[in-house]
Formats: sequence, C-alpha cells, structure tokens
Amino acid sequence: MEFRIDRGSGVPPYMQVVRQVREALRLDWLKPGDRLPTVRDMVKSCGVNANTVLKAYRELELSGLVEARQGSGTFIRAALGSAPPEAMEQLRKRLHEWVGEARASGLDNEDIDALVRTVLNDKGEQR
Amino acid sequence: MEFRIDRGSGVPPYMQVVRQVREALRLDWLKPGDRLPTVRDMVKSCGVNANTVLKAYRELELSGLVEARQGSGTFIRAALGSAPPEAMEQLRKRLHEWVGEARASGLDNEDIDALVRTVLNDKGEQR
DNA sequence: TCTATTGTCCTAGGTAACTAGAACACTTTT
DNA sequence: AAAAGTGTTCTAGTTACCTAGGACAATAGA
Repeated sequence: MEFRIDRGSGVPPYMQVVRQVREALRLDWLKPGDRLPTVRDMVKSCGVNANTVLKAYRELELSGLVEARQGSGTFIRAALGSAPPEAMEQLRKRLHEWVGEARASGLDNEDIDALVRTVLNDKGEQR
Repeated sequence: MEFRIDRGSGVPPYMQVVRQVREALRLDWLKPGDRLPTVRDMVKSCGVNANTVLKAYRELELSGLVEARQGSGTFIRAALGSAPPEAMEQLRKRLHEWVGEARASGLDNEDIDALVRTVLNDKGEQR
C-alpha cells in the first residue's frame, strides 16, 4: 500500500490518507488483517509529520475501519467491498472502454472528472 | 449558475468556486459573454466572505478565463469546451448507462468515485 | 531480560485561509 | 445630477492544520 500526498490540492494531508485507505478498502486492495504502514514509515515516505498520520489513523479507528495495536501496528478491521469481484471487474472493464472513447474525443482527465460528477449528481438527486 | 460550497470537504471555498466555474465551462454551461454572479450575490447565496469570492474571481481572471469589469460585473472570456456537443451528449449517455449498472451492482457514489479514479490513474500512467 | 519497534502524547510555533467591517472607484440606470 | 449596483482594497482577528522535537507506553523478538 503506497500513499501519495498531494500538497496544493487544498485537501488536508490527514484527510487524503483517510480517503486513500477507504478507497483501497472499497476496491478490495486492503482486507481485514492487513497491516497499514507504520506511522514512522509514513513520515519517511510521505514527508508528513507523525501527528498528521496519527490523526488520520485515529479517524479511521473511530469509524471502526482499523484497529491500532500499540507496539505492533495498525490493522484493517472491517471490509468495505460493496460488490462481488466478478461484477467489479466487469464494471471496471466497461468503464475502461468508456474512458478510452472519452479520451479519443479529446477529453482530458479534468473533463472526464467534471462529466462524471454531473452524471452522479443527476442520478443522485433523482432518488 | 448556482454554486454549492461544501465546508468540511477540506477544499478551500475559493478553490471550490474556481473549480465549479471551470467545470461549467468544460460542460458548455457557461459561454463567453455570460456574467458570473455578483460578488455580493455569492456572499448571500453561499455564505462566504466577499474576499473569498474575490480571490476566486481573481484567480479565474489571472488564468484568462474571465474578465472583471468594475461597476458592471465579471464576465466569461474564453471557452473551454473540449469536444463537440454531439460527442459530449453521446459520452454522457453511455456514462449514464454505466452508472446505472454500477448502482444496480450495489455501488454508491463513493465506490464509483474510487473506481473512476483508479481507472483514470491507470490510463494516465500509460502515456 | 534486554532491545527494537510501534502507537501515543505533549508543547510550542508557523502558515494558509477564512471572517468581519468599512471604505473607495467605476459603471449603469434613473 | 443622483442613486444604485458592482468590483476593489484595507486592516484586524480567528481558526484549522501542519511542523518540529521530545518523551512515554506497550508489544514483539533476540
């Protein structure tokens, strides 16, 4: 599990860590029992302060997703996988194709992001 | 043009305004000559400070997207549309279908967001 | 037992961003 | 000419978050 902290995005680093862990959980990249990087590892690899990492891990712990064991590490506690792997793969494949078409039409990542957001909002408000 | 400021997302309000304007430009919701909401309108509708709006508008002006005319308003100057409207509609339609399937598989907005991000990153790194 | 590793806590300081309130300059409308 | 609306500037204060550095507590392994 590697973390990428994007300074300048405006999103607080500790929040980026939280999101990336949740994201990995949703995609089944992390499973119960897995150990997250050490606080000190994170400090070295991401250049953030120990307190920042701690804040992120604590927030994850409060929401019940991880469990911190002093002296041993921080471990995944719950799963977030929301669909069976086969369905996930199918969806991923089709999305991949769609992105290919979008790129062929001249859209860049930001264009695609904007489009996705509006479609999600449309659908979201129809509930 | 309506703006929604999400406090608690960690993203500075002024940046959210900038992004939403750029997003509207990308989707052809805003075109050259259109006038953005008044600074004072934004203050009322979004509950942010005039300085915050000003900062957002100034950033947009520095990038050449809008033009501020003292006494009259802030106007769109350039277009950002990256694909012809027909292609855009086609892409939107197909994406809409895909989102429908994803929802049917049990994914929520955050799941979908995570999936989109990874696919974009995959493709992005293959360049 | 001893040592290294790990999570945790504390204090102090700094920066970016937002808020509040007032005033000024220019344009448009009446 | 006058009034209303608009962008702009300024100062002061507040808050959230990050940084730095050190120290403590519990666990795992030699």
